[in-house]
Amino acid sequence: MNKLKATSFDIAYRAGVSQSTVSRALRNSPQVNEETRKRIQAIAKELNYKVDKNASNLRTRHSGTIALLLFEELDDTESHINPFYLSMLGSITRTCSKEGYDLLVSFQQFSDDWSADYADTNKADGLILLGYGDYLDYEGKLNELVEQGTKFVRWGAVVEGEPWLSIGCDNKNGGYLITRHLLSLGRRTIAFIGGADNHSPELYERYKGYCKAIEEAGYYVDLGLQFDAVTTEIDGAKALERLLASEKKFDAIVCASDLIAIGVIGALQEKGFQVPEDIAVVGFDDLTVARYSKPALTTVQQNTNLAGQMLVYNLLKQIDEAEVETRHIPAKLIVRESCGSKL
Amino acid sequence: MNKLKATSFDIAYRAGVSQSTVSRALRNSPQVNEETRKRIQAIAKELNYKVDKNASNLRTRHSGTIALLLFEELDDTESHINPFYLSMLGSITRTCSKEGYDLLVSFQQFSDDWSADYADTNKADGLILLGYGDYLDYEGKLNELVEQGTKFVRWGAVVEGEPWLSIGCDNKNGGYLITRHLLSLGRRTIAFIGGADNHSPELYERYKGYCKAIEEAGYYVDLGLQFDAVTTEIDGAKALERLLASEKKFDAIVCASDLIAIGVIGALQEKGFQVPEDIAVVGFDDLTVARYSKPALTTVQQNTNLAGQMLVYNLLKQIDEAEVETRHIPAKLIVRESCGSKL
DNA sequence: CTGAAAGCGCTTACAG
DNA sequence: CTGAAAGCGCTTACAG
Repeated sequence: MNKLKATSFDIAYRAGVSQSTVSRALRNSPQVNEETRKRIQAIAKELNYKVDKNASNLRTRHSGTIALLLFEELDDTESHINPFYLSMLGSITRTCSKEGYDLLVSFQQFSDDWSADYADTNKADGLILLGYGDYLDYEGKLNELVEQGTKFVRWGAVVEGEPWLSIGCDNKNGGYLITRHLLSLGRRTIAFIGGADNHSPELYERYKGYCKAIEEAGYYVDLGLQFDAVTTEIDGAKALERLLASEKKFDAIVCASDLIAIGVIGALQEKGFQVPEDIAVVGFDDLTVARYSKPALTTVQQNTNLAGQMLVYNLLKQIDEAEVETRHIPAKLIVRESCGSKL
Repeated sequence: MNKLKATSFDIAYRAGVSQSTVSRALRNSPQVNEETRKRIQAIAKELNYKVDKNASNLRTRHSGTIALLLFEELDDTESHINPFYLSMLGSITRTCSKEGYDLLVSFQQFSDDWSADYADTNKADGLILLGYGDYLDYEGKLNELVEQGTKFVRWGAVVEGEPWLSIGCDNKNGGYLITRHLLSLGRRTIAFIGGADNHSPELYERYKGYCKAIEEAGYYVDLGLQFDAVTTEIDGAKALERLLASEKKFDAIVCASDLIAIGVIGALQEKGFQVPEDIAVVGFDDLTVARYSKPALTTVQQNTNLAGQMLVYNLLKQIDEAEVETRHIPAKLIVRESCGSKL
């Protein structure tokens, strides 16, 4: 059953035409006779012939393929990928296939020398970058990509004046909306758990929105109520310990992500606090678990479907050297139970 | 910044050797002088030279790439992929990269003519197949793949005598374990929600395990207590309606998947039933949500990490024409709240 | 240890 | 509308 694959020469021989004509016919070139084309295509089908992509890609100098690089901070095999990126993957994959592109997926340890292998080796025409560890390190790598002329688009905070294309949620507005919601519910001393500096620009933006809402309501932002955490349950729980140890008073917590919020709620409940009665807790991302957590999480939704599409379309524009623009995805407040709305 | 990419000829020119020698040096051929090799590699690095994969793949006749095809039944863009497959994706991706293979990911509508494009066009050396609609239709496509000599491995029920390689969980044992657990808790009239015929062999196996446990305990299996459902929340809720409408008595439900169980529990609670006090409900898969659902789901865990590895390793063996064997992943009972253990 | 040469299977000017 | 030919950038016998 391991018969050799047919080539365009085989088709040409059977059709009694030249190999060039076969190539044209198969690509539906308008300059080939209707009848001839049909005959050739019929023979191709019969022989189960498919154009060899390696050969055509080599010739045309592009691959019709996009590479998706997912960065993970964790060093180990068991690590779970952030479900947020996973849900984006769905829409990226679908958009690619709609546009006739194939998608290579790869997880990268942040420490890897990932430069741009897929692009450099001509396996992919461009890259989509999701996730990263410390932004300040990451920036350097991004600059290398730009220098090498690699086409790419990344998901993350949209910063003015960057020499690359970023697509991101309107994080600041999201942080603003959800904090304002808490304020409207009568909460007055609101803590923030999540990084709030340039090491994690997305979370920082959310923090800025939080600050804006508080100031707008006529209060002062207490810097002592912000505690760093990366986006994991464990880090959320740890940050809560520090919040508690600080002996500050607070009646609500804005968490910079759902994962953090879930860790915080678990730790809070363990200590005997009622959420949201004693402390309201809200998240960011609207992961699937937000709906199922107990209490169900009030959070900010980022439209991952739209996000995936924009990443792909903008990358393709870039590949085609077309106009491209840095863009925000809207942030949408999703009210459930953990904020205390139903109290 | 759009300088042409360097080729092996450029390197050869600078190193003062032939292009063949460059090619050998870069592939660490032992038959090239140590010093020459180092010099060549240094120049290659300096020029940021990377071997063109299209050219080398064309020459060597293999791509170092595997394609993962994820089948979806739903026809629409918004559809969520079964999270079970998503978690498998993580381990597949990691295993591939550990083995030096790239991974193409693609969602396929079941109706597509997916035959084996990736393999036929030489973009991939083999395929991994996850998910499917109706197994009986699917079988035909699998046979086509075999006929065309395409290398592939699939996740699913392991059936004796199939002409292809399947890796699957020990579904029957899983169904057995969880039903026996319910029995040991004193539940006597246990319904089963999920397909129980050859259209969905995996669920059918789980049903067989359920039957075995019941019979082993000395009871009769009531065929009227089995209700079809595909693996979605909605279908679970609908099947529950039918169960209720049948006016049969029951004190527990074995659901063929977590998604079904979550739909069932939601519908049950809506009607005023207490889970697990009135009715115990258990699932299968151990999705992330199983931990967060309310009550937390007792279920059967399939080791997706191991599953992904086995899929990749077995496919690679097949590509290398090595011995390969159909294999089961063990099923593990995970006891949480929904079975009523803690009552 | 090294080089000249063939060839992997296409696409696409060029000429007719 | 069609064909002969060049060439994409490699790898690998073959010869030395």
